Amino acid sequence: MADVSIRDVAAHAGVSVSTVSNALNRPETVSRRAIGRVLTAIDELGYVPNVAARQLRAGRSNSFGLAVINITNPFFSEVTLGAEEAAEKDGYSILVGNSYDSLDRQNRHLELFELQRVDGVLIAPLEDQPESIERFRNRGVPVVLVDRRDRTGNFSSVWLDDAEGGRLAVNHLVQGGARHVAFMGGPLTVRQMSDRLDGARAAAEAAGVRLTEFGTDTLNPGLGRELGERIVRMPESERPDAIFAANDVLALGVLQSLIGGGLRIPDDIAIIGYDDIEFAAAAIVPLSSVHQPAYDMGAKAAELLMRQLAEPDERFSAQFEPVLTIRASTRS
Amino acid sequence: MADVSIRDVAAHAGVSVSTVSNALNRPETVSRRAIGRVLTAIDELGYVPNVAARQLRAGRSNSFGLAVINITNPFFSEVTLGAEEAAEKDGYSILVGNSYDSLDRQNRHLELFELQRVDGVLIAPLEDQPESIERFRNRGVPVVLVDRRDRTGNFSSVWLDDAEGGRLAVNHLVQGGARHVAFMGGPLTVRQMSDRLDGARAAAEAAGVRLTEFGTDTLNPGLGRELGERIVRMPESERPDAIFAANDVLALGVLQSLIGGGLRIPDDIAIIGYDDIEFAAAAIVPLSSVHQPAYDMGAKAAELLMRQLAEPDERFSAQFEPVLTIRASTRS
DNA sequence: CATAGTGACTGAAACGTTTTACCTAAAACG
DNA sequence: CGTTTTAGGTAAAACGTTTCAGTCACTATG
Repeated sequence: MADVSIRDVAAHAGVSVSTVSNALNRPETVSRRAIGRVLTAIDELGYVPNVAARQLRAGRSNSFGLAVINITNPFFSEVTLGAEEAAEKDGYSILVGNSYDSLDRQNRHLELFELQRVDGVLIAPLEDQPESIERFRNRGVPVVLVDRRDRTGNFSSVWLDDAEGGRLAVNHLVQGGARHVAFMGGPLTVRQMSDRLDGARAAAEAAGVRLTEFGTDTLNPGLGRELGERIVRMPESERPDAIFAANDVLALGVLQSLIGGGLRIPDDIAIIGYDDIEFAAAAIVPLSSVHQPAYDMGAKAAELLMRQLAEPDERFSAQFEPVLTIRASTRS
Repeated sequence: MADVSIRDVAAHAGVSVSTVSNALNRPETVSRRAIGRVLTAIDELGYVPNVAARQLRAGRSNSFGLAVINITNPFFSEVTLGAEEAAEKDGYSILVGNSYDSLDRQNRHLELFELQRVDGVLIAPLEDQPESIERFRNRGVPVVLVDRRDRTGNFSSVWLDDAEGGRLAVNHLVQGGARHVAFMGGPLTVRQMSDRLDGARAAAEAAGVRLTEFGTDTLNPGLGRELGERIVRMPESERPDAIFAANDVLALGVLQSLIGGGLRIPDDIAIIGYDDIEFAAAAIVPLSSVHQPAYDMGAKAAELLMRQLAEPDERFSAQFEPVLTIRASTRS
């Protein structure tokens, strides 16, 4: 049951090695009869091509690397699914590297992609201009920024105007009567976060509304819960009457604390998240959120990568629109 | 900026190709001087070894495949992290295939692993005896079942007695005064689910307590929320006074509906989950749960795989203990 | 009937490593 | 001083593919 190679198949089918290869890769150049024999030989021997050899010869791996900030966040796992399915259509497979919010791990995954000679890289980067990305550019490996706008002209990108998203969120809160909005999220080294904050600031200023910032190092429900408790403990006079959480995972934690602390949503305090993950609609008080088309963004990113592969000198970008999704956690 | 090969490094360093290879892989056989020159050459040229070539020559890929049921579930993403870090210590990297609860996708990922010639497979299988696993066994590629006991003697495995976990959960509910327990979870084709149910049944029977089963096709918060609403709508006489949800992700959805429906936890109805994910402690009512040491299980699985690689004829198994973690959602 | 063209097939080179077997010079030994 | 050992280095084969440049037997063309 050792490895069976193309040579074994050739022998068993009574044809040459090249014919086996051709039967598999350019069947139009091979007679029906030969194809048939090759196919049954493959079947009988249980032949599986060796991608390492193919890749070595071809100089291409037919795979992409996707580095993702934190796949536990359903937003990113949707992005991943979209990218995988789009890539698969064109015969590419995707190596997923989950950074778990750690820059270190992100870099390690990028190194791995380099070793594997992936044909392209999709990355939702943890910091603004990781030099590790440059390495790919220098090697001529196309890179697509996912969920992040390229400002250098060096990369293709799939993005969504997060500042606009921040504005939408805060405007909506203001329309619902908010006078004092809390922004929660971070770290601000992640561009999405700072953009959402910028948008929130702009909207708050335009409306003449107070904005208090609660910076965080990362985004998870536990942290949200802590922040929520801080809000609950605040004297009523100081307490914001609305919260914009930079992501749903955080928002859900906050929401739980607020309710646990006896605050009524949205009457005492309104809350809106970002991403519109499935969990948001299912929350105790269904969570308003700024929707991002995660699956489509992932799929589009893979498509742009393949397009850039075809036209190496071009850069492509696709902008998606944030859409307000109003549920019970805010007044409309 | 085209690809630079070991040949270029050799020329640049003024040594032979073999010396470069030796400097990298068995430095003890090469003089310090030569090593130095090779290293600087590598640095100056930006050489990155080609794994495809290395793999082709070596016949091994130095990588494992890990097929996981649904990585959005923090339990599995912890398992993945554990496996990745354990494997990395020994120079292996891990290809992660997320099945998103789909058998089809799981099989596609397994095929990919086969093409890539992974040196071993870690799998949290979606069904009991996928024939796709057999293929690896036939090829002599070691397979470790993750979060699932092997009953055939063919595979190494890392597991936890889920029946015992189910018993623990229901016993705990009963001790808290429950007379009518609801079990929620599925599908029962996934062994973990049926084992948890079996344990629950046994405990309920032993205690003379009624057990109602709510079968599901999958486990997500939205589904939990639906089930919770069904509970809320039940006439009080029919309504269970305790719930055992087969996993925390489901439990959290259920919990939200219960609270939204005005039931008091745990007075009107107690609820316990399974996995003890981080989110559980942070829930609106902190969720009691059956703890599984996810990270350790992942790490152990990778270790067993490497051990089986060293001793191909042996099979190893590691059993972990489910531990009751009591929080506010149940009476103690 | 000679030539060109075509369809089906094949041998061999090449991809970038690692490793085996071999070589040489210097050191150690008696 | 002659022989053996050792340290350091190298050429070449091999891993399993794909593809280029032929080869060969027909068929179509004039």
